[in-house]
Amino acid sequence: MPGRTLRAPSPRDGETEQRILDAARRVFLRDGTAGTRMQEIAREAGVNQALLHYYFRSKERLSTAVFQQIAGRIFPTIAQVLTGPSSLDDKIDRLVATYLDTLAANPFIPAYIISELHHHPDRIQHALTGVMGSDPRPVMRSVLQQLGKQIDERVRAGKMRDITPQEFVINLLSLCVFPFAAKPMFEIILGMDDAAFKRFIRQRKKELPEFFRNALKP
Amino acid sequence: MPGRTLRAPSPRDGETEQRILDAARRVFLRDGTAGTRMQEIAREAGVNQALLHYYFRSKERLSTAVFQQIAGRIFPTIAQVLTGPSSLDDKIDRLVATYLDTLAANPFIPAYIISELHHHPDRIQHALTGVMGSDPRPVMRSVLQQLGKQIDERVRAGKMRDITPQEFVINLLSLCVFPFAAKPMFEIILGMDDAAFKRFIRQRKKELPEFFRNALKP
DNA sequence: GTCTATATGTTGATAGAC
DNA sequence: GTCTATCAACATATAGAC
Repeated sequence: MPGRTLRAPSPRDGETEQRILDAARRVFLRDGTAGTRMQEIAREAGVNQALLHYYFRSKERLSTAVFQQIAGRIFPTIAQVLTGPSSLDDKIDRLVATYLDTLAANPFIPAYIISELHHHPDRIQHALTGVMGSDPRPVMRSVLQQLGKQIDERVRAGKMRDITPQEFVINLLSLCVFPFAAKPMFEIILGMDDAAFKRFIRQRKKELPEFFRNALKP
Repeated sequence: MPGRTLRAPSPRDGETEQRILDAARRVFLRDGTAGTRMQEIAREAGVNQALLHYYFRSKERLSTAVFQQIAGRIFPTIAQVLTGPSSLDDKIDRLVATYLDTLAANPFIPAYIISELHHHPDRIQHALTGVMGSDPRPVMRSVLQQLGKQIDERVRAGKMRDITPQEFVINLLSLCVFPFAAKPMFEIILGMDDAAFKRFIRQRKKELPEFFRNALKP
């Protein structure tokens, strides 16, 4: 085991720290940053509350680490899919598939991130910088520029109506993410139960790309 | 002044209570339910903290009153617009116009409601019942049924592709509401500042109805 | 590294004077 | 109705034993 030094009572290296981080992610996602209690994370992790501070020093740092982890998994996906060499149609398909799958598996993420965004607007900046290793804004600018070029080609070929790359992204993300963010509302005003919502999402994976493409037809 | 009894030191009837409620709405919208401090509401209202309890008994009741007030202004709009006698096209226009105007004036509402929905899923039910005077679910069922009929007509006339009334509502609301919910994110990943976002919304009021209608063309 | 015990600061809520 | 003063409960964080 390279890089491993002899130490006393730990079962496996970094295991406890990871257990705490996992528990923290579950609790922060469920209860929100302000609503989360350190004691609840300790309980969920099966350890003592003092251990949380031993590893993460403060609630502030722990919640930052959790947000960084979650944002680091979600946001790069957008950039990766939109940057790749595939066709515009293919990018739509893949963005829809990826997002609906991810969010179906983690339905609390949208509400959590939206809430975080409003109360700690600076955290995205930090999180993205941490994930990408540098200022994310020029990267995103280049992503949008590439996307814009691809859109322009199709527009000039008469196959698509004109739309800014910004609107393209906003509309596509809105249609993917909002149903999860507003799930409890739709369950009431549209009379869906949990099973109906699952069916709705499964159906949506097939239909949404076509709906979106159709919206962009000339 | 009918119904008014003689009382001592109050400037005007209900004025203080209203001031507190207004302050509470601003603070709850800004800081979220869990993040709000009663002291902060008192400060914002220019009164003492004890007065909040005198009028509303507890933070729980005050936050419920605020949510009820906000939900009571937002949700009935959907039902009203979708139920009216106007054409489907007209309903799309009006829903987009109403929502974008309302949310542009109150950009914190989406994130607040989404957060509330997840941490107090029962409150919508209560709020809507309070607003409409009875169980909102049969009302919404009837709204959807009417909308479905209107959609069916256009589908049979070959002017529109088939879509369930539920998807119709979800897609339209997603495109209207999500940009506000995720505004801080878009400002970073799309390089928008506040002014650019305002322009984007003004533009969207013109373009979104057409985008949505186009998506539904056969 | 992990625990128990405790210090320190907030926060919602009440008592009681005016 | 409105205020000041204060309580009791809770939450974050630290000290120190093992």
